[in-house]
Amino acid sequence: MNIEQFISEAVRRSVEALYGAAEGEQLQIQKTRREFEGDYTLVVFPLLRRSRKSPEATATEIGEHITANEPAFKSFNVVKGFLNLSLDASFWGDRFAEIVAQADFGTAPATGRTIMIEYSSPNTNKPLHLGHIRNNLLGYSVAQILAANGHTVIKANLVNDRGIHICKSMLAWKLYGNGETPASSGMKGDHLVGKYYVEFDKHYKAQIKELVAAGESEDEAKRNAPIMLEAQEMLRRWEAKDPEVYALWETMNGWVYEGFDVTYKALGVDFDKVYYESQTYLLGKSLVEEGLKKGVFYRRDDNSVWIDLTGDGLDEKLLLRGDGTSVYMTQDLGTAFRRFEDNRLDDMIYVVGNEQNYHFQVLKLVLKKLGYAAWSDHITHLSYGMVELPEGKMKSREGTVVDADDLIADMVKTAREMSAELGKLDGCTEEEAEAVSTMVGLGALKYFILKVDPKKTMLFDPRESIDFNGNTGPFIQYTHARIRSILRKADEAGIDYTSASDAAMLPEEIELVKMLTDYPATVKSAGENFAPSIIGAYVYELAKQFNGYYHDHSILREEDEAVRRLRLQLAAQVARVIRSGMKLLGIDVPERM
RNA sequence: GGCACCGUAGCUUAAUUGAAUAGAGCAUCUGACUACGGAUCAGAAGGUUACAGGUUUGAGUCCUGUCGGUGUCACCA
Repeated sequence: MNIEQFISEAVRRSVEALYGAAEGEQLQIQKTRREFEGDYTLVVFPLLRRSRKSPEATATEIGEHITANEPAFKSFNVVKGFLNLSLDASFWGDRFAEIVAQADFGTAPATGRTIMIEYSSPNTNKPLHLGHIRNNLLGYSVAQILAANGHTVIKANLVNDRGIHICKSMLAWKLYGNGETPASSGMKGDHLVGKYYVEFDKHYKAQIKELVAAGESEDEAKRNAPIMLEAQEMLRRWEAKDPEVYALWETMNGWVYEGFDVTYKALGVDFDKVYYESQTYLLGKSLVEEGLKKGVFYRRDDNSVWIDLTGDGLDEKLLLRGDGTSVYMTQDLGTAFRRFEDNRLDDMIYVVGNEQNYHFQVLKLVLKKLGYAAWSDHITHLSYGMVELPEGKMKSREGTVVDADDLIADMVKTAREMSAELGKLDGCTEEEAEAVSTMVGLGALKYFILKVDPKKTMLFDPRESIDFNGNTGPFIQYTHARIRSILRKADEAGIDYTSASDAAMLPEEIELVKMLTDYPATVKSAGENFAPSIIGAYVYELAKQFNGYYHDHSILREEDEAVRRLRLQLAAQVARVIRSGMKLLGIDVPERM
């Protein structure tokens, strides 16, 4: 049963009995704040116009009517314009029994909607960094949450495997690489290719300096540097499918993919579909042709193609270079088109950093102007801010980029050290110790990043994230492990807590049940807002609440059998919901730690 | 300069659709307890929600302006 709906309908019956029905009226019902007595609260201000009485009198009148006519409502109190309603204890007992019985608690029935979510979207010229971590965690978690809301979700990765950037790495490797491979160097493939991207930039800058010294302007030098001209030539040869360039491209991209797979696996993310821009960019070009025919785009004297968006408050935007090669926007038009065609999507979500807000604004507008408003209206840019570190901002140019693989390894190492220091790994085998450290280190990272509103620039402090106290992943994991430990002991002692208990619940136990009943609504809200942080806040609050309860009440030592059974049932459900919520965040919870 | 986003306690941050005394954690201070897992619990202190107006019964939230920060306005992706 949907509780909010039940409450809302009961209240509506009373309101309508007193003041008559009002078309389309939205009653404002919310959970009662903890500092007030009651379970649910009706805000009566909007009803004053119809009651023609003071807020207090209106609230009292409704409260009296509800308690007299609805058996589930036990009592009420009025504070200003707020009517606080208390439900009978047996109501919560029934809800708890429902939770225990419901196998798929927290997941919604199928909606029939298909949603594609694209995230990660790496370039193949360098390894993943801290920004990609936020991207991957957000994308994966939102996918899990949408799936729990009953949608069919397609997780997609669009690999940017073509373009001038990869040609730069290829060229530098060809010129200065001496045939180095991941096998020969022992380097992870993506790191090796990234090394040559840096190498290119080094030589490029040196050449610019020479040309400037020889009298050219900065801009001329940038255009005329031989290594840059050679890279551009390589891109043209690639688009012409030159066998030699193509073979090198395939080899180096292969190295990168092997490297990415390792990182994705460590992060615990995966994809249902992988798109490659090399396979979709031509479709973009045909869309550009279509736009030219429709007169939406125009061609300049140098043969390049543009769209004028100044009438919409934006700028003019390039869609195709003078030499006929495609740019970012060309490709994105193509991939957007193909995805809606191929998958009959209801919605398309792009998880992309906020530095591309403008790009997506333009993309949607261009699609609309081409006559594809039916899609562009269903495109959402899930935009997120930068991740900064305590030491300062990361800038790729200054070499302060934080590598994803390094950060993951650091987190696991720190988790290992802290656990060892606390003597938590004493009885463990090496394998167990490593497994727990990995879960804790990654749980810390994931939870810390996901609990923050995506659109905000955030500061990631590794030391704070891995704290075992406070609002952290490890604290939640720890609470889960503790509960599992109690349940294991109950099992060992042969205590059966699967059958229902008829023991009366204490107020703090009712609080826990109330909190558990919130879980489905929380999942729904997180899905509608694309906000893993909502799940994070819920799971933390639940864990905290249980910790307080657990500290004050013995569970295994409880002598009354019915009470003990009730408490074990409660603990088991809390653990189950914690596990379920953490799964939506992509965080593993250990059975013991 | 145009456009977009952000500005909440010393620090990191939350607040659903506009709703009650703006909630947490870290750090600080005070206390509890031979611990079914102390990686614990309770409490205190800490806020003019950048600023100034406006709308509203009610504004951190909506509108206008100012200040500060970031991003973007590339034949890079």
